[in-house]
Amino acid sequence: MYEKILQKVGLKITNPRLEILKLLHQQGSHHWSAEIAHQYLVDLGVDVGIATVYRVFTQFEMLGLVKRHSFEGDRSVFELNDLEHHDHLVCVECGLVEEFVDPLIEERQLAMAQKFQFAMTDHRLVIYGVCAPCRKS
Amino acid sequence: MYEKILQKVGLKITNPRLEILKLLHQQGSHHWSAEIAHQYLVDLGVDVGIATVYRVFTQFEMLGLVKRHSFEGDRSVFELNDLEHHDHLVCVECGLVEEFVDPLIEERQLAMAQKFQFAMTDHRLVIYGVCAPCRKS
DNA sequence: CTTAATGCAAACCGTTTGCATAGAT
DNA sequence: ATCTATGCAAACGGTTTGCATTAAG
Repeated sequence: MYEKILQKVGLKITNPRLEILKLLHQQGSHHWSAEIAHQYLVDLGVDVGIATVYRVFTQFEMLGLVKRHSFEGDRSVFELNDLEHHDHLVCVECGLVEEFVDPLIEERQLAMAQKFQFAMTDHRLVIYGVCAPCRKS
Repeated sequence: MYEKILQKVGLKITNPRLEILKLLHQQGSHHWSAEIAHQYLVDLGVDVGIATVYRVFTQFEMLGLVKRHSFEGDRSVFELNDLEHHDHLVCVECGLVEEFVDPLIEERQLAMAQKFQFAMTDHRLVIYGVCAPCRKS
């Protein structure tokens, strides 16, 4: 399955790339910094260097497999590019990331780009706040 | 005038702080990276180090005088915090930054935060694209 | 006179790169 | 057999910090 993905985009099938693909497809945490991903793999017993993690993420990004996000003041995080664009809610306390889509916002963004005569290539909306669990504690 | 601002927030009146306030209040370019701001001041003949530029921007940020933005893949930029929140259009070719506000987007963002039970503390919307002048050349 | 602010250079940290080796086709 | 991918360590670039000096109140 992951082999297919690599073949399709023309990358050689190597263990680091397979492991990173697997990690990205996990449910639960969809957003991985290079460091967290590296630690996760090392804990799994995968012999991989942080440099390779960066290289693979960067390749995947260039091939459109993942998206890179630089949330304010934080290291970069990578997530699977699911093609359907979505925006993010980030908890400033615990780092929890939620995703959402709002058609109205999407529409208005396009309108704004047109108003300023920008040919829109991408857009990023991040709402920062404190999630419910963090507010309770 | 700038002295007043510093006094009001409880900072000593020093030349670097005055010069940086002046620079931030200029019309035209509203978004300054530390490096650009430093170069600008040095060219003006102001004797200031890059470390001080960072320190002043950071202080101003903590006091609510400026906002820091980390546009994707770029160094941080600082702008006057005009209290009326606004969003950004960034040209991926030349770096031009335009500002806009869309009440509908603001409203929907609040709705999204509520939907996920986040106590919103901030939000950043950046539209990346190619500006009209860049498209022509 | 006292304490904060500054410039300089060194440290820092996330990320990238050079290079020799291991591995995929 | 060829050429790419990898691990390691060193380099990099933006940002921060330690420290001795200067300046504000």
